[in-house]
Amino acid sequence: MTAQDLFIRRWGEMGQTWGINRTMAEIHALLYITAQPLCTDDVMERLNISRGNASMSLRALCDWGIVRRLHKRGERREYFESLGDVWEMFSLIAAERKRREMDPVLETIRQCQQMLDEGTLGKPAAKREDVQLTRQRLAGMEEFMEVTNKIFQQFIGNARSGLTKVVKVLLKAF
Amino acid sequence: MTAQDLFIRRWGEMGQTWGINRTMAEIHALLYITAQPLCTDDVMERLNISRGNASMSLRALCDWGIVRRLHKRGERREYFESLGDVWEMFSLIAAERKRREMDPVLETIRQCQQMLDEGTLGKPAAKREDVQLTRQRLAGMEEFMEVTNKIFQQFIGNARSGLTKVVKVLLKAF
DNA sequence: ATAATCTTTCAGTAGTTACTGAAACGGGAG
DNA sequence: CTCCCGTTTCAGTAACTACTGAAAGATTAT
Repeated sequence: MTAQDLFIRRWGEMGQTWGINRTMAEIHALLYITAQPLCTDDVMERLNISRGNASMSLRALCDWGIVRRLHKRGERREYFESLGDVWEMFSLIAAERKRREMDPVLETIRQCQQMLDEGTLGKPAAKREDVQLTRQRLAGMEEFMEVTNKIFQQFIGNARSGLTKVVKVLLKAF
Repeated sequence: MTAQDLFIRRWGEMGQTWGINRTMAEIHALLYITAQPLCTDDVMERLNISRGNASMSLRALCDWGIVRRLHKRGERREYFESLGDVWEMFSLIAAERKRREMDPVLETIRQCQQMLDEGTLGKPAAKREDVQLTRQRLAGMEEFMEVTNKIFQQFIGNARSGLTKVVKVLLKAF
């Protein structure tokens, strides 16, 4: 079916620009759009990829939690299916990326602030001004990251109901 | 100064995982954290990169709108400075990524829906069920993207005041 | 006009990431 | 136990992306 192929291709392209490799995004798109459990061979055949690639990418998708393994009664091989709820998928991804990427940055910012504090105790006044500017910039970034973190937390905690509520609130407020 | 270096490194790492190349992210981090206009040679020297690389990356940052060119009176060479307002930077980036990545996906989804509509007019009932499932999945994704788009639009239009307002509203509402 | 100074471009290459295919692994059935 | 069927791992390689450095292009001064 061509509509599915089109969707899969686009999803793969988008994934790439967000730092997710194309094949992984495509596999996910395939599982999502067919809305049916597929086995490794189905995926290999449909997307023309090797067994190894399919295996590794499916595992990664399972690790993210947006694809689930599924044993069919009496069948030997494993099947995979995508979550059906986009909001839930988004929550899972947001949670993981926050943990992996935003939290470390926040920690680094605080570390930098501490380094500045320690390093400027007995410094000549000439250097002071630069340090002051840097300090301000760090503070600005810190504030931003904290707020963003809070928004993420809302999304993460509430999945669908949370997001739609968020949106309602937002759209009313402006 | 070591605090700056640490910040620059981390920012570069984060950029990478979000699909922005490391050097570009590092240059931006440098301009942001020093909070002072730097020229191409400053950047080259500080980050140990070639002239070509510096030139291209600086141009790209200017294209995104988060770095500005700056002519100093009586100086021949150009200087570059980062926007100081993180919220404004975020708005610019969000706007651009929405345009480049989300809008095309939404369009593709609609195209897929249309293809399904056209393709199923005289089809046997056996195929119907699959198509129905696919249609549902497309609809789910469409809804999600539309809502996300609206949220983005809020951020884009209002930058800092918008975002902080968003946060206040959110924190009160939950 | 020419020179001086800075910027941009781009072909070639280094470095990185993704993918394949074959071998090793695992576990249920006979 | 061994055989069979499916899964995972991983070394080697293909494909891609980022980077360099040198040459061409701008712009201002002389």
